[in-house]
Amino acid sequence: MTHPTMEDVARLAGVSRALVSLVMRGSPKVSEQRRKAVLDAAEQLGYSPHAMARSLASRTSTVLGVMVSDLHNAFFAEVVDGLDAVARDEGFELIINTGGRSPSREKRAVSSLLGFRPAGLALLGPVVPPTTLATAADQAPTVLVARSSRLSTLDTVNDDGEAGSGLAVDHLVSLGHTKIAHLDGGVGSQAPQRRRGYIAAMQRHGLTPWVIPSEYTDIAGAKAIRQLLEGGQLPTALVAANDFNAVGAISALEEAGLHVPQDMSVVGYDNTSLAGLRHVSLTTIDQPRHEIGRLAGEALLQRVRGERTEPIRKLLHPSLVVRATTQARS
Amino acid sequence: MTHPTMEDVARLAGVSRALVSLVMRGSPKVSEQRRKAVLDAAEQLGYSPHAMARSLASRTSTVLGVMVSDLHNAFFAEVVDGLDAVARDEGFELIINTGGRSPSREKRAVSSLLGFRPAGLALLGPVVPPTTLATAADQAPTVLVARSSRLSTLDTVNDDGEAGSGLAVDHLVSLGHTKIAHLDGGVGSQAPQRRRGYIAAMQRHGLTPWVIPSEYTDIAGAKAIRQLLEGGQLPTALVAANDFNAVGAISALEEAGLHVPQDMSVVGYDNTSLAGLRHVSLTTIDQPRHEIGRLAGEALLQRVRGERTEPIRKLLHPSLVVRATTQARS
DNA sequence: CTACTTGGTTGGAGCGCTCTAATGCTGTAG
DNA sequence: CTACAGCATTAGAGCGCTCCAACCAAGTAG
Repeated sequence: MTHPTMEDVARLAGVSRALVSLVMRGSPKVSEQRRKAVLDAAEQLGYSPHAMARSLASRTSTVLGVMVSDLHNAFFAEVVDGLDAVARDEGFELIINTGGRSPSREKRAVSSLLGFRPAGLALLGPVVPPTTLATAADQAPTVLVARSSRLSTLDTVNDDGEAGSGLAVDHLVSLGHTKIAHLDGGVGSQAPQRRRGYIAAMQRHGLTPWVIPSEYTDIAGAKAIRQLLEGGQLPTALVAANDFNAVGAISALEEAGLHVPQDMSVVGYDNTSLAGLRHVSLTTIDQPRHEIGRLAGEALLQRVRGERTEPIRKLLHPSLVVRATTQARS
Repeated sequence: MTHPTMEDVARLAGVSRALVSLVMRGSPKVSEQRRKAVLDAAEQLGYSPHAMARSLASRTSTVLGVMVSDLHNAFFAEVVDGLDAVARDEGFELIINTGGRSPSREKRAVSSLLGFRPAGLALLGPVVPPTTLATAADQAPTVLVARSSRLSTLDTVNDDGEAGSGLAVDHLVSLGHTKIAHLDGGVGSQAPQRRRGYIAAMQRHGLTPWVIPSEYTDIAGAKAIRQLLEGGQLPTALVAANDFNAVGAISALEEAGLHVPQDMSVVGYDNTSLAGLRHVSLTTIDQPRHEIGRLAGEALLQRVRGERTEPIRKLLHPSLVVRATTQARS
């Protein structure tokens, strides 16, 4: 349990500590003979370099800190995958930390990450106040995902929620629908963008927007629909806040004896794995999650390498995935 | 971007570096006057301690390394939550790393984690060979989750898959079912345990086991059912490999005009968020995920603190969650 | 008045590594 | 035979911190 050090390896190989350091860093200016001796000694002792000591001595870091606001959200898992891919390619490694959607825990998570003096920081869906973002961006190059900011010291990468809702509306209009309602995501992140996009698209088509308050859960979706059914007036199509909300809405419709998509078309948002299940088969809007992660990683590394200091604001285009919950208006 | 050091704080506060160190570690043997001076200076400079230097100098670590084989799996997300809760309570912090279900990537992830000389290591669902586990356990106290091992140098925490399948069978038997089939999870982790538990429970009830090959996906579940329907003979109840498999099976049954639970009862496994959706409302087996994380964290910290050296093998009891896909045999 | 405490404070060594400048060693040219 | 490359190798300082032993008042007992 007590690890051998460079000194130990050097002694066993009969060389100096500096030479071992050169070998470990793959320097070309080491004779084959010595290199082999060092490698053998390291192998024999089970030596592995002490990343922290290295980072301390070299005053550089190959660590990128990632704060994930919510580990349960599969969206972030895929973003992390994208980040991981570019980081690995460029010789960086990720340390991930979770904030549990609580501002105070997130703040602690970020400063814990900062304690490692990472080369850069990626904050995925942070809910901390802007001042905390500013402080973080002050200490290390920072990129924000699924959260916008006007701060010039950091980059942002986001899904274009307005465009996504627009795609949903366009799709429904092309199927002949005109009475299209939006189930609003309330306080959920990205909800305002999605609502704005819906309203703008409706107006673009000369239709009257109809926003129904709801939330990002299936329970809320079902509840909104039950209230709607009591009211009498019904739309012929729904643009739901997200997939969960859509599934809840569909359940409530079916309980009331209505069929999807025959009586009502429904479009979700996020293209979660849920939407892809054949039992659900939900028409939805897909965010390029992996791409978002890749771009965030690239933006971050550009800053880390000092190749850029102006902020970048990436807005990625979502796409429509047509499945079985939408059809032409009958 | 260049961080102030203890030296800077000491100079500004007019004290020695050692005194700043004492303040930072909250030592009681510092006068109020000096403490305030130091704290003010630190605040003014925006100083935050360098975690790596601290760890190097103190020869201790407050970091627990967590390798998650698959970030997309919500199961692990909840286990991490449990780990996080105990770690936080005891003053440790987590650094997470992902292995993408590939042995080679997992191996790299583990040695990267080891490079930080963490106080302990938690491997969640690792797919690496036993020798890699042994090497890791040799370098730091290690706990395994969702993977068993006979190595005496590490602890394991698992869900009792045999007991879980048993619960499902008992439930169905209590509802009057006798022709109960099992959709097998194939190569999925825990699949053998679940199958064994099913077979044992059937025999315990004096019933004939009926294992149908399948896999952990909804596609596979649907496919298995379609083949079954062609065969003619049908069970009255299904114990599915997991929730996804169950949902696929249900879709295929409904496509064939059969109703769940009227014509067939179905039990899933895992109690994923999917199962809880009202649209699905699947009777299933719940693993105490958070508890698994907590226990793993506690086991790990016991080893870290040297309170125990004998291995622990925790097997947690799953529980039955009755929803709408099972009913008494008509 | 001296001998001890005691609580607060400090210098300095050292954690495992990197990096610069210096060293030794060949071989070749003058 | 000396001079000087050019290369492989090494000594030693230093990264930001902790921790030990030493130190320095100011009080307390004998």
